[in-house]
Amino acid sequence: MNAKEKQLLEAAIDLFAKEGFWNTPTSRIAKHAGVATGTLFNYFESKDALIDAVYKQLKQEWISHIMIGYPQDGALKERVEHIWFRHIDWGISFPTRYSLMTQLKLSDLVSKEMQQSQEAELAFAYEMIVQGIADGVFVDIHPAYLGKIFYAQLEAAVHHATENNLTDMPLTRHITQGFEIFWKGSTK
Amino acid sequence: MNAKEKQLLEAAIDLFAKEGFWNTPTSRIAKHAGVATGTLFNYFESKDALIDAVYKQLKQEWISHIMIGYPQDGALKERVEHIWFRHIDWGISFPTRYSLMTQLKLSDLVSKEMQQSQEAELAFAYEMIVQGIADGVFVDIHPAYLGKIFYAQLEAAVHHATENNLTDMPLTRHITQGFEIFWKGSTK
DNA sequence: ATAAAAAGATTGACTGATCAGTCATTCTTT
DNA sequence: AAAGAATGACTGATCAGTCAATCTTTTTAT
Repeated sequence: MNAKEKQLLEAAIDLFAKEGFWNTPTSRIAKHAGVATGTLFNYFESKDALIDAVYKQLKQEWISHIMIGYPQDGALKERVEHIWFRHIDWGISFPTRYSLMTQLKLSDLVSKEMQQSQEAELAFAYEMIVQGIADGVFVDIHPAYLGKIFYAQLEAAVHHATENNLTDMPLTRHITQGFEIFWKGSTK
Repeated sequence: MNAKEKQLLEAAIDLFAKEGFWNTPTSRIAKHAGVATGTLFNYFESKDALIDAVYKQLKQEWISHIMIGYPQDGALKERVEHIWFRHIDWGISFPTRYSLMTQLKLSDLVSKEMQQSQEAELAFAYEMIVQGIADGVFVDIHPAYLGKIFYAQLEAAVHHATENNLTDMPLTRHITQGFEIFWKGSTK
């Protein structure tokens, strides 16, 4: 990726997170990236395309982060726990990026194509759940619903940790406790 | 509340939910309410004030709905279960209103004053959690975090029910199962 | 190696469209 | 006849996206 393109993307992430999409004109993004307005449109066809690019970038950073050290051949619990810990770690390490990704997921600013193209990368997580249900580890439930429950609790955990500036021991305790609650609730 | 004011509020709820705040000009809200643009500003000082009013309206409808039949003197589990059922019932009965309230909560379009003025009405829920923890029913946890977990799972449940158009038995089963998962996870 | 020419990137003033909010006028109620 | 409510054309501001002009880099020719 071109240096200017990268700068523009960073500027967009920064401003979108701080001010919201609707309050950040493309002109300000360009200025924040140290570049002229016109240049933005050399790299991104439109503001919408820029938003798509931001989403893609964040989603990929997120996936790379949670996949670091993923115990491919570990037990189910170990794998689920790994994602639990890494997700929260990402959320806490990059709060603006996290909040932006959350907002983007809810808003319908991201094109359907982009949303779908990114979903594929999460197929492994879905498989994990299906497997867990089939093996009788998880309760008997629609896999998509269990996925939603998992993600919802993860968001609550990140939100709480961020809001209370948890670090070190209290943070570790919080993460562990959150996982225990999820695990106890959703396994047989 | 004046009839025209009510019409405007309804129109705003409708359009905000369908098109989003940023894509619905005040002129369209007025037209949808069968009223001139100027009239909107007779009743609401600004678009922001209208958004605040929408939020207040939805929040109050929501609270009234979940409080119907609330077993004030019932056991903890009974009370929590009641809120669980009524909340999901509201979300399914009024999907556009539900989705709008969810969006509004995330976006920072609602003024802090309005947000705070509405929080007070939920004090009883917080008390319920504190009590449950003190009594050793719930796990030992920061009450605000347990509140977030509860709400997060509730949202997941509504989302899943809406997405899959659940009704009748499957719906009842889904609601019950969701509650069981929450309860199992968060009690000792 | 050097200059000239061509290709490519950057710029920011400008355009056309949109929209929140106004207010003089008209209509309705008291 | 007076007060109050409703109207919608209008204004000023904002913003996404354009494009002719300028600047930079690469290629070609000598």
